[in-house]
Amino acid sequence: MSRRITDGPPLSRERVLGAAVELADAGGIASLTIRSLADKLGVKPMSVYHHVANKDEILDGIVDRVFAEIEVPAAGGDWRAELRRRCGSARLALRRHSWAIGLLESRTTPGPATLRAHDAALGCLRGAGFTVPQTAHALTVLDSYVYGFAVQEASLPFDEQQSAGDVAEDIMEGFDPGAYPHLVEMAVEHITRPGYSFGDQFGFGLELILDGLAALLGSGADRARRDQ
Amino acid sequence: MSRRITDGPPLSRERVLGAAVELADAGGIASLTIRSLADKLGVKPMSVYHHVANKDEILDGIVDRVFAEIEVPAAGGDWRAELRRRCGSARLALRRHSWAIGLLESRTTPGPATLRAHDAALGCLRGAGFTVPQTAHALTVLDSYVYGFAVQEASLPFDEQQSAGDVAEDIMEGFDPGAYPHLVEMAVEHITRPGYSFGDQFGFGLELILDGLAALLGSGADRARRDQ
DNA sequence: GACGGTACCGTACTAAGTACGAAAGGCGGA
DNA sequence: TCCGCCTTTCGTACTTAGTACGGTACCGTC
Repeated sequence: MSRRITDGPPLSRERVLGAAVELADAGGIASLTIRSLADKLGVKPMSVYHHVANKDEILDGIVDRVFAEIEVPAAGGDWRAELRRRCGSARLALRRHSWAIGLLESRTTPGPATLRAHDAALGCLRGAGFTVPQTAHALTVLDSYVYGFAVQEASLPFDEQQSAGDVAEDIMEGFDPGAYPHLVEMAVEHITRPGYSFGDQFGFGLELILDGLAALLGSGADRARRDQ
Repeated sequence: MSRRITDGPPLSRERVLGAAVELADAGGIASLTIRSLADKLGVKPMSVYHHVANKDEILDGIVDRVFAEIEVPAAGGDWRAELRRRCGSARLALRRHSWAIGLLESRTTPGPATLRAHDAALGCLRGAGFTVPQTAHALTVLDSYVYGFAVQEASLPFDEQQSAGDVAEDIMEGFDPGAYPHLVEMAVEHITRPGYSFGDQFGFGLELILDGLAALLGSGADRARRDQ
């Protein structure tokens, strides 16, 4: 069996993970199989296993790659601006790789990029004057919001601002008309109106949460400064 | 082939979905296979297919069952109390069935319980005086928070308040000590302290968001009343 | 009492993860 | 220079999973 008949650079863990991300992006996480991965790399299936232990390690690896795309906030700057940037880039990364949020649930061994992303966010909050418990609360709220928004964005039945009305009709058909009056109101008066985009809602919630955190900081500024 | 040799009631879509939920709860979504499901039901694999079209329909069905466990808020009561109850029960349902959040990403055809849960929440907000666009924003923030909190709770490396310290050491081993100073601080000074429980953080973020929404309602009460 | 519909099952095909061992080429030491 | 070893790649095959296809038993109806 000749070694490296194929073109391009030799196989490596990095090339394997890169191709895995591209496959998942293109066809969903279900389309990422060892065989499809090997095909994309111009290699036979079992060759992949010399660079990763098993498929779980590939899944851990591509999740960490998504976290590597999140912009790292700076400690010491304007904490609201820094966290806004971090959360915005996280949301975009999770939208680019919508399979990632589904993997988060099953992966429990964070990689270096994941740890770095969390460490930097903690540092930003601590640097802003939040106490350790406040920082824990703050990051939990922010990350919950970002992850949950990504979940909802990923489970939207339509791709982009494509006809939301058609989709609504598809869902409603077969159900008792009038059974969900408030959903109908929302669809008719808001979602199907031109210019509506689910993604536009992200900023609203983010600012609401940042406002709440800022209030926390103001009311406990003295104790926060001592803890810092 | 004799019909219904086995004990118990005959097979049905409801029995199939119920057994599927139990299997997923017990061993994770990966342990839910047609064969394991058939075993649990005391039946051969292909018999299941007389009650559901395919496995995807099973997955859609068990997600809807989880939504059916969410308490429905009443419109007209104290909206904060109603939504607190709804979000709390949603979080508990998602913790009981931690596989559900991973499925949300891939399921795009909501079932009746899902639609009912959303409709009731919308009705509660509209009844409280929020305008249609405000209601959309409010529910998006709340659901994002609940879903995202569930994601984080599901991806905790430890089961319950079991030794978080051991887990932290496992993760850190093999990494440059001092590479993640704020994570270490958080672990040492907060997470590994007795009495810490991630789940306790849920209330903090929920009240923060409800406060933000209440402020929204207060500042635009006149227009809200007109829209109602 | 034959007849068709419903519920269940046996068999088998396809796809995916991966264990096992073989082969091909490079490399260090004698 | 030669030789044996190490790394990388591959061929084969085993196991598990989803499910297509057709068969068979029980039930109610005419």
